[in-house]
Amino acid sequence: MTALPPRTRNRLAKERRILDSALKVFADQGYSGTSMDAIAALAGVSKPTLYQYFGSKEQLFGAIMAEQRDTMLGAFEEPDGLGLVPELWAFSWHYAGTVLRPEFLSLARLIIGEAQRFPEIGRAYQAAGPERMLAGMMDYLMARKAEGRLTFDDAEMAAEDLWGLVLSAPRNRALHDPENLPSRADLNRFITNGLRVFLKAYSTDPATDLAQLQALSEQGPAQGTP
Amino acid sequence: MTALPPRTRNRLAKERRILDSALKVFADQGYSGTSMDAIAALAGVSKPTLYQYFGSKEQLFGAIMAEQRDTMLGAFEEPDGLGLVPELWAFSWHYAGTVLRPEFLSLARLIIGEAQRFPEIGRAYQAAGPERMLAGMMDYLMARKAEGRLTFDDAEMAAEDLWGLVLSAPRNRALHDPENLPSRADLNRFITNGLRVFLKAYSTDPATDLAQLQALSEQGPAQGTP
Amino acid sequence: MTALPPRTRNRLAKERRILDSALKVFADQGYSGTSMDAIAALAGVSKPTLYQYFGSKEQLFGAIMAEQRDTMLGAFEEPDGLGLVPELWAFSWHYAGTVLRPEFLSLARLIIGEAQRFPEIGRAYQAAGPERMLAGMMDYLMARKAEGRLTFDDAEMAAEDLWGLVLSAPRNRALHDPENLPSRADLNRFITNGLRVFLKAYSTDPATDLAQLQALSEQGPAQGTP
Amino acid sequence: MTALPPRTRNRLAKERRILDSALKVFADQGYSGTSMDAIAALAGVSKPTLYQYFGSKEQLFGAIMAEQRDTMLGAFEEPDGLGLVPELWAFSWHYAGTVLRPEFLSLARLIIGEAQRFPEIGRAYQAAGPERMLAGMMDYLMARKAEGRLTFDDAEMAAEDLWGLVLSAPRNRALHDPENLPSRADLNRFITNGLRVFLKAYSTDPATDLAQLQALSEQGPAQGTP
DNA sequence: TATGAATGAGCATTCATTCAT
DNA sequence: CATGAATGAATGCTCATTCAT
Repeated sequence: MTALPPRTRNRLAKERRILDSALKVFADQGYSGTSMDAIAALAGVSKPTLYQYFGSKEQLFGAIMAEQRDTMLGAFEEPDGLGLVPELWAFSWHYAGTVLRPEFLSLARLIIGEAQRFPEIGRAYQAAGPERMLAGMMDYLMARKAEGRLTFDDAEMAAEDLWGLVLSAPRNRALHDPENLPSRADLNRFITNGLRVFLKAYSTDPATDLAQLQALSEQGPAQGTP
Repeated sequence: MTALPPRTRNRLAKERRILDSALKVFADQGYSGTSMDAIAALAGVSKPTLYQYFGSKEQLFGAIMAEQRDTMLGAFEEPDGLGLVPELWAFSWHYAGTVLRPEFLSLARLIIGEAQRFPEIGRAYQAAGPERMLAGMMDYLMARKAEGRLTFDDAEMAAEDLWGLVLSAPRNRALHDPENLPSRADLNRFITNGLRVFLKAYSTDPATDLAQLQALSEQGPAQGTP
Repeated sequence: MTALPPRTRNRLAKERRILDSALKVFADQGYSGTSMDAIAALAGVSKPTLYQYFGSKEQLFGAIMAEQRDTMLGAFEEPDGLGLVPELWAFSWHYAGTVLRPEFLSLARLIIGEAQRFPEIGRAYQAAGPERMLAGMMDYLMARKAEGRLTFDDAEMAAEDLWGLVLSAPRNRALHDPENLPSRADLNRFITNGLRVFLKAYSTDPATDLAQLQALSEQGPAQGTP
Repeated sequence: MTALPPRTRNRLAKERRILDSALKVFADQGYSGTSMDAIAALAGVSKPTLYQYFGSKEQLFGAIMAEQRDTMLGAFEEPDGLGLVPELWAFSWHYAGTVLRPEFLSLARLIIGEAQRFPEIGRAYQAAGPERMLAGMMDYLMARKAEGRLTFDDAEMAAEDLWGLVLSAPRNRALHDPENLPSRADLNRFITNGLRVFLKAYSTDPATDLAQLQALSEQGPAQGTP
């Protein structure tokens, strides 16, 4: 990583300020509700600068979406060898901490709200976020199946089940009601219950696993999660 | 219900045309993207009439949302005594047929997209739709528990699980990608799998229930569902 | 011609004010140099009203040009039986009084200046103005030929010659130099000279005709011409 | 003319590129329709360079016009001793080939279109082009008069007549309708006819001259004319 | 000297809203 | 009661011009 010429550094900094401001305003007001003036004001640049950097409102919107999509890549990380139940537990909390963050929810609302006008963006986001996550989860679950810890026929469905059991309910609520994010206790309830059902359906040793889950649930969230 | 004077009938008809047109345009273009001109044109009335009937764009939006919320009430119907598994099966297909209808999805996208600007609306919709449905489902599940057909501790969680297992995945995809609605075969896969997991976790007689589910799955969707 | 409803009368009056103002501003500033604000201000209406009446700048421009084109129709009038030379004399002065009027010149400059961007308009104006005039003149000249007063082979060329001899020089100067319109005396010189050459070339009795022309020239312009 | 230092050569080359590009764009889009960006892009220089070289849009426009005016000087060349009729014939074709060239017409449209906003330019162009040409022609005609080949009182009028008879019609058409330039055959008709009228009016030996003209007309355009 | 980057002011156009009829 | 007509205030975007480098 070599030093950039000052021009370039300045340009990049301004580009960053514009992108950040635009994301904020778009997420807040929607595409049509957002004015280029508002973005320029928040970024502290003039309107022509906006246009010099991004060409048009639609292109600026596209640039943000592309960036957010890229940012989302690699969200799934292989867990760290704690054993099945702690891994699922950690994963659930980690993912909840990502997916229920206010900015993440705002972005999701924006994308959903504009999906009719910008279908490619909704599709691209789907491919870069949820589908990637799903693929990672499938790999993980198949590895556990190979070890004899889980049993299922259709790995994709198993991965979907995990997500649907653990996070769909709080996320749906949060999407509709931005001001009432689930509390830590709420999440504990959703996650514990979701994993319980998952393990009942898929574990090769449900009794042990459920006991371990119960213990984790009583300790509270995994460390390092919001 | 007595006959209305013609003036009133006329007024009601016009009100209806306005509401229908407005819903269509709002769902299509979002709140900010919708112009009162577009609504007036589609409804075939003049703009001042719009304002006479509904006061302002925001109030018109509110009126539509209130109406849609009311329309949604009672979406849950007690099933008809076919027994647990066919009832869950029928319910899943019926609900999928509601929730994945394009107009319903458009409305949901609209509400989610505007949830930041109109938080009461998102909240109200949540209370009138999903929560009501959830309550109905809880009652149903508790009745089955009382009959000894199901076993669980937390009825709310069980109801959430059913929804999360059966419909959250296709609905989420459809929200992001309006042009790729799930096919009948896709739905069959999601519903069959979701109910299988649900029964594994909650049925008091899983072996019998899963066999019955398998039979239904091979027959295809319940009759009368889209 | 029946009385119009007041709405319509009002509308027509406003339309007229807009067209007049727009013609003035366009002729003054050219198409690109004209702002809708300037037109609206001069017409005393708001900008949206402009758009309600004429849709867009380009359409407003087109409307003006169409109207001016129609106005120009019938500019050629059969002279009134004074005999060949007085008729040509009267016609020349009448036509000079039309074609060298400042507004007419401004319009011509506008059309010529925008001919590259609006080729149909230049063409349409050509067809409605000069070509129509030419056709009228051809008819007139052919009638005089039939009477034995003139002699020529190509009536179109004869008509072009008349125009080219009498008015092309002052008009060309005026097009380039709006502030120096030819004086009455200048015109007298151009017209007298042009008709003299025309008669030398085409008259069957040049001696008599030239004498008559000389007399007219000494009396000054035909009555009723500017 | 000594070698210039490279800096200066570079500067001159750049100046030239700017002037050429600007002329093209101005002629195409008119003064108001032309953006400094467009000129800079076509010239391959940056906008500040434009301003450094020419100060402002208006000054750049003035510089182009001054240059074009100078370019036009000396357009009239003494003919080469072929005798009256061939000389007039050659002159007419040569002048038609200049005045009806597309770039020349574009420039004329530009000047006429902007004559109201830039009156000095129209006036200057008039003085440098047409009037100079006219003066040359007057000298030529007076020389022929001195030789007894022509007869007239007012040399200026005779010169105007020649122009008005031969070229005003095709030029006027071309000014209004840029896409329909007159064909070679059209020009032959205009020129032959115009010279015929001129000779009838001014020649001291019309019979001989008209016969010679007829022969030239049947041979077609003078050599070396477009 | 030449330029990438920046901007205040202006452009055509559209919006939610309100009179006058 | 309903509407044609009107408008102040934006909106997305572009322009001639000028810094900072």
